[in-house]
Amino acid sequence: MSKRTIIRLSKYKNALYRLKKMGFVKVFSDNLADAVGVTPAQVRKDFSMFGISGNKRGGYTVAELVEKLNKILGKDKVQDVIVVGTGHIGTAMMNYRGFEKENIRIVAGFDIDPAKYNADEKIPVLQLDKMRGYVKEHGIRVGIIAVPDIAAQQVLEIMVSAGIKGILNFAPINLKGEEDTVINNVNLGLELENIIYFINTDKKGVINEDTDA
Amino acid sequence: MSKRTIIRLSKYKNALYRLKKMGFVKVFSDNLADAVGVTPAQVRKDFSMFGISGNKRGGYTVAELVEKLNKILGKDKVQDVIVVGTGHIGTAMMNYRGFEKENIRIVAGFDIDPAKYNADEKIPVLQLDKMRGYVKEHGIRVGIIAVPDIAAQQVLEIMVSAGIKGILNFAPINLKGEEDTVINNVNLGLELENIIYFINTDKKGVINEDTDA
DNA sequence: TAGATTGTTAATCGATTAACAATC
DNA sequence: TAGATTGTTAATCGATTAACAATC
Repeated sequence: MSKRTIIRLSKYKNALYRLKKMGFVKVFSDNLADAVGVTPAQVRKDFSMFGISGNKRGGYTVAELVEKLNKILGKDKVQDVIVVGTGHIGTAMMNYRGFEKENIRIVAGFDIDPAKYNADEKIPVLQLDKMRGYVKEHGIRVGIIAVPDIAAQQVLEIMVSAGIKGILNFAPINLKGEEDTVINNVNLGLELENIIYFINTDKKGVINEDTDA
Repeated sequence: MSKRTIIRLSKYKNALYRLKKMGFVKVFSDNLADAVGVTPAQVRKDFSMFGISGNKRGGYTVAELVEKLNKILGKDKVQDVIVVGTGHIGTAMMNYRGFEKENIRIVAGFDIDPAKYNADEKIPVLQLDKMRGYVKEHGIRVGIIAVPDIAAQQVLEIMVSAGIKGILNFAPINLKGEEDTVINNVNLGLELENIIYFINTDKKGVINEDTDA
């Protein structure tokens, strides 16, 4: 399954929350397509790939659809996540509102700088040395890397050796991992450079991923 | 030109900086392909689309190539950028190292919270009310939105009406703009959700954009 | 020259969209 | 029933890759 498909699934899910709040009980592929900015055919295709079916005449039931999407996206159980590097980006992730309602829980931060340590906060910041043990002990499977590029590959290796399977990397370097590790590199500098290219060129409009970014 | 192509161009440029530092004077499409993780054919195709040519037998001259890429990417002149919303993500962008050497300059932050104002810093944080005037006066063309989702569309409209052409949006909502506005939506929550899907599924490996988000 | 690499064309691959039979 | 919407197949579109003639 491609990343793009999964991103769309997440977007459908987010759109459905909004539609639900607006009182919708049923939706048609048209509604979702409008909300997310794709074609109705795309919506139906995406659903059919995951065996989600609606009613030939009555569309899809919002509540059912949300539940199915959440199941597929693994959002039916809480996912614990650690953050390594508690600079601005790391802290931003630790304080990100909205993770909670998505069943994502940031459980700890790690840093090499002793000045950052604070074991008493709701989300404790611990010594980097402790990361390995913490991950093993708590069975953490997802980590966020928000350290300088120079340290990123090394942090990755510690994470992976401790058992982490999925990594969101903000260090401006393309991390490479083993076959069974999922790495999602997000390079904020590139995203900005990209915009600069497009405003200096005739090509305009929304340049959303891909993003596959 | 697709976003993916431009992102690759930026990656070639970054790789070339590293290769230059390592003493390379010439590179072959093979070297760049390895560095960026694409095929050599992709590299040559990308270059040929922008009229960049090498030597049939001697590859490409690093210094020349860097210069040509920077020209295409609009990095030959300084680009001034403002940030709206000085929470964690906004602050992270204001403090992002490496923008300077990319000729990107964050010139001001804006916030609605008076507690954030600080006109004396190197990068001043000003009242949101002042944003419109500031953008017009300084001819700013690029802005970063790092406000809560509820405020994002409104901030976008002020930005656009003041003359901003390109926007990097971190608010978790798909912003829509006019034909001649470039909007790049980066949704950090979706990126993390994505990883969670893939670690709970057989599909593994690097799931770089698309980037796509 | 012989060998290696570019630049480009054609083939392939994958993702999106159009279209329409099935059916509620 | 008539009309509307799904689910899926086939067509299209775009991007990547293979292959190779040109040539340094």
